[in-house]
Amino acid sequence: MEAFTEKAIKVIRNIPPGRVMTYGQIASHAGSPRGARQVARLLHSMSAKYELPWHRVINAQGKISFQDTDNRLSQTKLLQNEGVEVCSLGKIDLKHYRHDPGHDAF
DNA sequence: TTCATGACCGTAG
DNA sequence: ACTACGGCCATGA
Repeated sequence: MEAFTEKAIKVIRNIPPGRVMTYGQIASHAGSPRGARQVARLLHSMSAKYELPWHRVINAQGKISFQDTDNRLSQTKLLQNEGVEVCSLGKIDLKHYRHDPGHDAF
């Protein structure tokens, strides 16, 4: 496993409830600004094995990346449960809910 | 090692 | 606003 992957996992686990991060953000903080896809990949792989807050990770457009209706609804539900306002289309206000590790929002 | 793939991102029409 | 294309890089066969 690459160091990048481990860092990405740490960053993801560091996301506080009620906040979200984009793949690109996580990748950037993990050391690879262009490694957004690897973040997605590790989430897909690790979420089932580790306890990662995968639902707090969304794409740069502030929307849920899932294509499967089931998982999409699950993520929406979880986020709403944490106090994040999610539109019917899976739209989220990044300006309001984006978590910045350096800013220490928690 | 090489090839193909992916819960992405940014730019262009 | 939405669709299409190319680039990115770790992972698995």
